[in-house]
Amino acid sequence: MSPRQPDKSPSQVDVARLAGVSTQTVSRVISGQGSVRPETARRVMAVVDQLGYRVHAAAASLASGRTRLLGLLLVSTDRYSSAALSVGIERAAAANGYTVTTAAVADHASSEAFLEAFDRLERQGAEGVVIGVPVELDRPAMRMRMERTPSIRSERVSLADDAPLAVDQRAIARLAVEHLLDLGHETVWHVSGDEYWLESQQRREAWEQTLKDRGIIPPPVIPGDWTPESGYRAGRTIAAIPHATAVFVSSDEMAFGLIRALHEAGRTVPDDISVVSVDDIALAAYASPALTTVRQPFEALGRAATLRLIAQIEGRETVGDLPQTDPTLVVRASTAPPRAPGTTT
Amino acid sequence: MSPRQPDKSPSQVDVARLAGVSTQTVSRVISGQGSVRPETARRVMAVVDQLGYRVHAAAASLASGRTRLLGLLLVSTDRYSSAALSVGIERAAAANGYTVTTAAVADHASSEAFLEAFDRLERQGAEGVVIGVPVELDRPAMRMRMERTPSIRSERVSLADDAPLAVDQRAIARLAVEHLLDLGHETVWHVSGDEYWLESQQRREAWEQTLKDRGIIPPPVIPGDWTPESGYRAGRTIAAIPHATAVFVSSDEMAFGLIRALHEAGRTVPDDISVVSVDDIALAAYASPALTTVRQPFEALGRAATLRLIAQIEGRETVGDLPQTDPTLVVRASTAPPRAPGTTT
DNA sequence: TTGTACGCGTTATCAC
DNA sequence: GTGATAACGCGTACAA
Repeated sequence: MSPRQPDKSPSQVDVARLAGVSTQTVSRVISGQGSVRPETARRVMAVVDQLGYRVHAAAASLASGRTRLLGLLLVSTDRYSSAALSVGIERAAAANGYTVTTAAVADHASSEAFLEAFDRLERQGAEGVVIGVPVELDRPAMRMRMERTPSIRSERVSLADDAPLAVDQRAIARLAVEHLLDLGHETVWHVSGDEYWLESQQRREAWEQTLKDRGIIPPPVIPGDWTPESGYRAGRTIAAIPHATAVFVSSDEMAFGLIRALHEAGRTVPDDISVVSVDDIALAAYASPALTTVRQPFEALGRAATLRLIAQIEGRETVGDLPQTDPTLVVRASTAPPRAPGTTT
Repeated sequence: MSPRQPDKSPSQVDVARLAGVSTQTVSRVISGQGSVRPETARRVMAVVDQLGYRVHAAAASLASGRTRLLGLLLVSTDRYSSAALSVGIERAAAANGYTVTTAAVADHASSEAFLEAFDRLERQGAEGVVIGVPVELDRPAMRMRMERTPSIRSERVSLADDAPLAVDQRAIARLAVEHLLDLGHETVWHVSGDEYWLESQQRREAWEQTLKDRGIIPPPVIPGDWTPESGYRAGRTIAAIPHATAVFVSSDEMAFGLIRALHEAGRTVPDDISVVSVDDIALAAYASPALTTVRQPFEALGRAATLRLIAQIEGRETVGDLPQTDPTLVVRASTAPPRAPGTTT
């Protein structure tokens, strides 16, 4: 019918020709950079709409050197934390005109897999990378990449530039342990998350430290792996410890399993044993009993990480207000004072 | 120190010069296409490593016309389903040499927002799009886009090309309702998901149809919105209906809220009321009682959708075996025969 | 087996 | 305010 090229999408040249202007003018109209007479602009836009023209991102970025692309390095998992984090990252990126591309590595992947995923992102032209995986920062290969491509660790966001590593994780453990101690419990047991994750290690350390600070010798760690199943196994272990009255579990999901095991063993929560977990997933309030937990503001974390990253890319100080990312203790029904407060078992 | 250009990343030209070959040879070595003398290849690779050269994706795709980029259109939510779906998509894409870029729209976004997000993906050069949002397929604007860019709806995957829309969703409802009916319940109440989602509507319709097929007049739908809170509200409603003995809830998360409300009202599950939900999230087995639920194989769904999409892009019949994506009923402890089977209330 | 020339669609530079 | 023209870095076609 129409003598237009059958398949290819229209280019700037097509628009320019049809509008009777140069491609440069089209470019100016599209980007809004440089001045164009309003009437010319209108004419160009009319042709743009008519042809359904859209800029070719690859060509634009080749010419300009910019991609406005952010990489997200993620462990491929359906855990709540990853999903919530992604949401925040996506939002902040889109709000600032950036797009996000994801490189996922398998759970428990090797450092080499991280590096390879990082390379994929760089090759795609990512101008910055949000790292949502537990990489070892001291590997030279990682250091090198992070030096040439702006990167930020999602769990490491903080308002101060010189903030110590992973403030949040330590705060989480402290909040949980102190709540339990303040309730009158003599000590607090700990069910850790998967050791593969830095968060897990950091919470364990902070749990230990908080106990020591109060002059309490930490009991042995009961290992978990984030899953409810591992929480259940840990629950059976704890049920067999008669003098245990308080537990700090590193995730809500594990808490569900833990409490189930405890109840099956005839130990009620919180009457016999108090439980504090971490995350505050949507279901935390609907556990039986409702979970006392330390909320992690994942979405805010993702937003904050992204905003800082963009600021870094653009050489700016900040981009808008950084959202609040402090963990907060949400007290519900899974914690209570011990039966015989202050009494030695 | 070294007289190399200070900042810019090395290009094919740099490699070619240093290796004493043409850029074409470098290209051949990198891509593995065309034959190169092994010795030459080694020499080139040595320079590549030395310089840390990596292909510039934008330039390559501009020249070749291919991006090997897949778009993912997603509702930005931390719901389990989205996360699990993404995992499957990511995996299948990576396994076939594709990368994934995400465009998220807000929950309850307008059709215009979908279109706009779709455009973003096209502009970025996505060769295909996995649609993980409840778009209206009959909008001309959507049709047009799906025609020019291969697209697949994640919940619509099936092995047969001519499969009717959303087989899976209807199967889910049927599985749930028939299980309850076969147990001896006289009718089945339904707590729906957010009407914004097609899945929700489709399950409701299939629930209705299944009842009608058995000669039962469907009771009014109790509306939910996927959240545990809405499940809780629905539970209060149902608790007030004395003759209700069986409920089909459209998500596990709502089931948690529902059961909590039921228990608070003095109605036990499954003795007084049986509950079947949908998803089989990790916590389903750790609800009290453990949830009887229809498992949705999200990751497999994501993988299947992606494999089909890639096949479509490459004009092939298939790419490897499509994973099984049928929903399956997982019977646990939240369902039982009614107290007085066969008796009219 | 290897090299040369060109074009991909856009932006940047510098005239006009 | 607008238009030529030259990059951007790579792949393709074709020649050697």
